[in-house]
Amino acid sequence: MAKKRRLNRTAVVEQAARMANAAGDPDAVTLTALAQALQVQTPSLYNHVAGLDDLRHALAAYGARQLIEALRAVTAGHIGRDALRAVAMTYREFAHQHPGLYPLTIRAPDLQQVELVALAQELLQMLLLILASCGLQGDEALHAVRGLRAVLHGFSSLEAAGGYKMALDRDESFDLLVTTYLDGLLSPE
Amino acid sequence: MAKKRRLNRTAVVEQAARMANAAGDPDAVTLTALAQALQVQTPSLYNHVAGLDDLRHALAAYGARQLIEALRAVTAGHIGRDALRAVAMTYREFAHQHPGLYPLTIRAPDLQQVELVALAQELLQMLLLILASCGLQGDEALHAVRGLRAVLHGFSSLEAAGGYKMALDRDESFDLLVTTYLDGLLSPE
DNA sequence: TTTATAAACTAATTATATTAGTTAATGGAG
DNA sequence: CTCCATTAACTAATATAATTAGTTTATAAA
Repeated sequence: MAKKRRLNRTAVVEQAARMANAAGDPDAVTLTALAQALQVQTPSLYNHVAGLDDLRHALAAYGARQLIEALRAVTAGHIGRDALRAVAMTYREFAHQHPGLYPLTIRAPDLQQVELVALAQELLQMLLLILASCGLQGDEALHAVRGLRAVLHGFSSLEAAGGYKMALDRDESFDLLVTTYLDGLLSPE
Repeated sequence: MAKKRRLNRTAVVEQAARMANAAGDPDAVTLTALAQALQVQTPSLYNHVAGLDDLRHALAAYGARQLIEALRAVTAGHIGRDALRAVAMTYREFAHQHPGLYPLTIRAPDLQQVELVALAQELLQMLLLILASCGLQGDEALHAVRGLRAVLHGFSSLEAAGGYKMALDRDESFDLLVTTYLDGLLSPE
């Protein structure tokens, strides 16, 4: 019988990501379905992930890495308000395009999970750098990071949850929200 | 043996709400645990709810009703910016105090669920009324409702998810966010 | 070529939701 | 007051999931 070694952690996580995104919900990934898709018996997955929780942590890290990469790419060479607008557009786009991964990127980064904590730090540093280019520092900048994340996550997650069903342009709603917030944040006073 | 009729749908939903809030997570409610708490065999619950999905819908409605009531109470007699600030504070407070119910209030209001759709409408109307008292109408007001919900939900859910772990006053972060957004929204230009 | 390791397997356990079918308490109709 | 229909409890059984234990075998390194 075929007992070829074919799988590895990355392949497992990537297939899980595909399934999560296809379903639009991270909780739609079951080990049973995942094993089927990988043509393997369910318990065999335990050779690559420590269980469902571990798989979710891996997916969260996988998503966070992709998000950070996307943000890095799109903000490279931009500063100030421009950079913040680019962050906003890309953040929302990521949530759209990875509906199965996105929700995992905001779940409490379990302090035991070193990788997740590191990724959270990385994102924070990136945003602080951009805010510094807008003239914001110290606590003011930290409050701004919280506010910005609230705005971006709030809109993206409500949109993903199927809110905003009215016949009203969502792009315009988002643009207006971001503009309004940035106006308030960057207004010289 | 004792087959006393004791339960009804309300009692089941209320106990489920208590358990969800205690656990801080709606998904922590299992029919098994719920039945145990109510001193009944699990299948007996099916006399009062049609299953786990139905229970969740009922919990969502229960939570939405409480949220709307709280908002109504706190905005009564207020208009304009005052009313919006009251909405903001109360919304966040609700998310804090009902961590098991709150997440259900934003899940896509299944269009089949008449009650949930009605409650969503009710909340929308309330906010539109307040925004009208700020001079916002039509599409402008609708965009503002979306923005406001994004801000409030974004902050509340990130906070509930355990983000915002830094040593930085969260009340101040929230106040600043709301102020910034309202400044942008209500600035006469 | 041998052997240790890693990755697959089968089998079994636990937890959960759900359905089917049975029994009995309760409240209203006569 | 008695009967009976309804409702709410029950028991038993099934399906799906995650997980653990223990076994087998392909593969790669010594």
